[in-house]
Amino acid sequence: MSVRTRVAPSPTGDPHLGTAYVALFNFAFARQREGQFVLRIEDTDRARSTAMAETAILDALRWTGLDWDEGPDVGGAHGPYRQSERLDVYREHAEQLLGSGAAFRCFCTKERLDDVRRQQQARGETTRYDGHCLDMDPDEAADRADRGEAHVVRLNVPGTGVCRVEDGLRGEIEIPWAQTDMQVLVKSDGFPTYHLAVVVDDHLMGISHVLRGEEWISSMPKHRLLYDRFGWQMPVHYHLPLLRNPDHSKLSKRRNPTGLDYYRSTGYLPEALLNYLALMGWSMPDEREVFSLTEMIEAFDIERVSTGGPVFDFAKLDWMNGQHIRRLSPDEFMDRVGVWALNREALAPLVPLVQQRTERLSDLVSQVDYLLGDRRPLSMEDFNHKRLEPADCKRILDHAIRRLDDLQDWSRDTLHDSLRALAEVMDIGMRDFIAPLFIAVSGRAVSLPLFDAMSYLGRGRVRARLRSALEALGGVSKKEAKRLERGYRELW
RNA sequence: GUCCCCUUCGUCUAGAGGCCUAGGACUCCGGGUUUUCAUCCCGGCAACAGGGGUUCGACUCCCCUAGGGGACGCCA
Repeated sequence: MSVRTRVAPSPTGDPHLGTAYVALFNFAFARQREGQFVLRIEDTDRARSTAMAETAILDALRWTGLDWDEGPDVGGAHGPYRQSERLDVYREHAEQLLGSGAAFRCFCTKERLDDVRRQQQARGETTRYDGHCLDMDPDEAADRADRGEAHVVRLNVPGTGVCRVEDGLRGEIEIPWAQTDMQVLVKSDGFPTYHLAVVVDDHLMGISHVLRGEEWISSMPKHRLLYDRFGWQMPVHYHLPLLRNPDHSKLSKRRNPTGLDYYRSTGYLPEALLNYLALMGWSMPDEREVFSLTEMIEAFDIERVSTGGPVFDFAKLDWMNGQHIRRLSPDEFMDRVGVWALNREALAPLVPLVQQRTERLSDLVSQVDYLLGDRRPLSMEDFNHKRLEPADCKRILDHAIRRLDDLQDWSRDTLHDSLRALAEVMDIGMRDFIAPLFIAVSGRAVSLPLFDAMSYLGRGRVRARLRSALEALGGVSKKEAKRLERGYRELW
């Protein structure tokens, strides 16, 4: 049987480092075994999935140098590869589960569920559906559903005993069934949840090995049960360790740049990033550290993946990037600089900002240095302002970060409108409000228009600069962060 | 809180019972090459979480404790 792996990102936000990480291992595994690697879009969250995010993910993944044999953009024999286009498939399978009693319809209200959850929490139990609708007569339930009554379909999970599952890296894992929720499989909008869709699709798409993040281990019983109820063989599962922040918590954008766009625009070579990512939990048999994707494929062995959660270390990434840059020939180097930013397409958004302000072409470089390159390091003094105290600056920066994180669209006008609204609710004049942001983004008193600059820099770099500005202001303690968060929430 | 996973230098890791006086890489600190800087080269600091077993012998196997992480959504 041929090896088939997949990566299944959800188009709900910016392309994430973690996606590239998981994709890399799936890719290397499949290629090593001369199998196929599939890209599937898991857009079952109607509220949050966007076509824009999907495009961005495909684009970012292409940038890394990974490619896939089947996917929404390249097609394949097991399509469609977008879950929103497979609703009939899920409906059919849900019916099958309903028919065999493996699943049941649930009409409970959100209020009741919240209530049950609260009580369980108070008793110190794992929260779990209490089985309220489990004993309802299936015909009656079907009737009510036919009459259009809102409901979901839940998985019928046993209340006792233990579930044994196998992880390729960890061996056998036992999880009590009582810990496993009677998971919603079909939402009231008719869309499947991840759990139903992933099992159905992995099976139908012939996925032989699942390499995914460790956060899925606790969902294995649900998946195990679904495979059993369908009478399917479960693929071999390998749970990769989670990338960590320096404090060992799960890598998060609040603490570190996690967007692939950040690494791309900051000038990391994709092959260096992949090389570094490969070292997160995996090593070459000969302990070589600098290698190409091709070399990785040749040597890849899933058994050599370690289970401890690796801390993402920027210092080592930088070193790695330097290694790859120095190995380029002068010609390649010039080409790469061009591909990075010095090309017509990338420079175009800068033209309207810069041309009017230019007398000699050499003026250009100093005007855009902070856009193409890093912004200078900041200190407390940079935030001296006639009407704003450092504490005010902190509030502005913190709230701006929160506001910006909620933004769907990253155009200049949206940025402007959104931050103006924030200034208003904070009751700070726009002129003053802008000042600390100017410094944080550009590191200068005089610079190109703020919102254009932010739009050009992109989310990842802007967030990183605002965060670093916050650090320059003395940082934010845990306690302070809580207070700021509350303050922000109370504004709206 | 409940359940699950994890645990070798600050960080990434090698190590599949004797080869370990625990190796490599990043960072840091010294030194050398170099007009400066960087590169490059050489050297140094630095770890088997703790406690019990098993064994002639444990970093390696088992148990307990501690610590860290994850999951507990009509998100994935």
